[in-house]
Amino acid sequence: MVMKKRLDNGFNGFSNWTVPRGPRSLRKKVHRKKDFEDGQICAIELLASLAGKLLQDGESTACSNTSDGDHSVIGTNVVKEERSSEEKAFKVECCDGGSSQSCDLDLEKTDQKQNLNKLQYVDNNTVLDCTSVVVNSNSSDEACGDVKPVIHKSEFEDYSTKPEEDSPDFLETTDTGMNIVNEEHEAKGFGIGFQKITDSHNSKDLKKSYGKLSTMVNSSFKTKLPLSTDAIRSSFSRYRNYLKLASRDDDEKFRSNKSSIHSNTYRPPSRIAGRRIRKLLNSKHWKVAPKLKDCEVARSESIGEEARNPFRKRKLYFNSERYQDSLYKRRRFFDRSSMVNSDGGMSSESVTNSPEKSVHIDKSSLAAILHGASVQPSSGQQASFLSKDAHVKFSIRSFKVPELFIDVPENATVGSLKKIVLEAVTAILKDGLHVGVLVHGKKVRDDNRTLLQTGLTCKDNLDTVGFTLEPNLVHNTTPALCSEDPPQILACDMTELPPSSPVNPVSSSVILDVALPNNSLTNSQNQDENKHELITTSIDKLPDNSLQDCKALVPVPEMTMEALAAVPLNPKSKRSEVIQRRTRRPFSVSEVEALVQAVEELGTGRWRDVKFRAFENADHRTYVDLKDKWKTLVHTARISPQQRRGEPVPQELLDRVLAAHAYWSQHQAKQHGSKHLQAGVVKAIEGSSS
DNA sequence: CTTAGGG
DNA sequence: CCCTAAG
Repeated sequence: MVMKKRLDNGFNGFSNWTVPRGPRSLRKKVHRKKDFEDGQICAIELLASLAGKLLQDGESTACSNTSDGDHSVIGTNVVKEERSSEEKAFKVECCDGGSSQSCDLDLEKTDQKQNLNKLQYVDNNTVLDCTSVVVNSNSSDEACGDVKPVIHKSEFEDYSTKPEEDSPDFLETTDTGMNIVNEEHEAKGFGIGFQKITDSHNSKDLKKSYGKLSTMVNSSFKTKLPLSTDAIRSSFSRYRNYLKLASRDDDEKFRSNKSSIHSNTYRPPSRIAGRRIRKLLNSKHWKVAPKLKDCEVARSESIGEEARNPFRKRKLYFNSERYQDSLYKRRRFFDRSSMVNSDGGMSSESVTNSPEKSVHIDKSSLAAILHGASVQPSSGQQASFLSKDAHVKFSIRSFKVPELFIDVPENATVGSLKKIVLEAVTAILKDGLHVGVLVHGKKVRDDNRTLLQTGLTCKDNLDTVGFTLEPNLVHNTTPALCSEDPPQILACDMTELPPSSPVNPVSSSVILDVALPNNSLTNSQNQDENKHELITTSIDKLPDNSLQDCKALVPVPEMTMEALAAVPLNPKSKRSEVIQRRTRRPFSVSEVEALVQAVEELGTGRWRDVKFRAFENADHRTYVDLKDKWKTLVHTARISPQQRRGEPVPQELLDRVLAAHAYWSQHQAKQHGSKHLQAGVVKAIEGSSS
């Protein structure tokens, strides 16, 4: 219980401070005492012991500077309240946190080389995790310290340099309680540098006084936070190669892979240990990365449809899904973007799955015409802003390649298509790009306006700012331009374009003018007050580096903690690009058939069983999906055929649905599986349908 | 993790 | 489909 106490202390401190809280669903878990305690404690013990060993080993090496900062001291204090052997371990970690980066690296090396042997009871993964933990801790702590400005960058670099770090995904707790996620994996996967900083919950107070308190908080976290992410990272990196190879197929396939891989590769020596760690991971997330939702911490590409189950997600990543997922999400992102520009006929949903669709081949359009460029803050957080005093920093994560409308004959070769596309892209670049700035979806024209005047200060609408890349075909920057300019879509950072946005411009060029102002493509929600006072101007210069590649740029690595802190988080806005919902996959008649069949046999209260029975191999259908489908089926069956939409379901099936539904409603779906019951259902069904 | 429901 | 509350 000592541990518990300690935890409590830590948490209390935390809560007083910033109470990052995860989605309720997640939070809920945290409160499950049993799980919580067990997981935490066990994991902590494990960590503690590991940490202890690491300390011993590393003491002589890099970690000697255990207490160089306030934070470390504080951390120690916090720990002091406890009096168990674990205490030391914790201290260690805290101390580690205080150590310098170089320390991190050294430590890691050391660990891998030396400690590995000593910690035999843990498998390599675990060891790595620990190591990573240390590293992360450092980062976190540094954040606490005064090195902020550099920290982020440093981390970035560190990770990049690590040979194995392919897709580190780490969370950070900053002084202000912000969480940052860097998604290099994504970047690498695409060959694009990509850095993501997710939000921040900044609270001035905190900001000012992140000192001990924050430190303390961090300290308490240390043990938890890093592990999860690092664990992932390490394990992922380990199998990265393999994963990559195995992650090309479609969802189902790779899911399968992941499963198998997971079971084979990432498995701590002892199951129990694994479980503990897992639990730890989970709970950890709740606390450390609270606000996953809001902060989109791991969310970006990491948390997808399984966001609700962090661990699961992790698992996926361990097994390569991460990579895959990134691609997938990115694809979706693009698709959605293009949707906005498209002349219609494209719905995000329909496009979602095919990356190729990013390039529109519109037969009706003129050949290879570049309609416009659009920039989208990828993953919502594309533009991260930092405002420190008079400075506002914009971090443009990437620019979306302007949508291209290409007209090619059906018999054109892929090669020719590529060429055309290349030419189109090249043309854009060659002609020069013009950067547009949008605030609240409205183009800002007045170049002389200051950011302050424009409202682009930290607490103002940074999250409503968007940049667009416009082909400089039409040179100018005149006001009129707005309407003439090739379309620019901008995607304001945080929000995503409403899928079903009313905007339905025939030509993209019109989109902006018409659509944005009124129904924002992006931040409609935020438009509220400032709508009327939008200012326009254009900035001709953006971080060039970012513009160069149309593909996606990755500029501004310099996010600092402060930046984060400064970044106002608009609770309302959702950086959806990353959060995208799963692609819609209408049930086919055969699927419905299978579902009906299964429900007839199992009843309506055993979706998991139904899943296994009828959709065992359809990983994209979760039991929740099935349940939902059933729900809709019942509804569908009750409404008139005229009101039904989508692929028509045979009336026969609908009848069965109603019958089964009625039957199981009556029987409360109690003990089932018995044949007679099943027979009863069938019988009842038959009766009803005839 | 599953269920059950609301959105 | 998503999100949550509840087992």
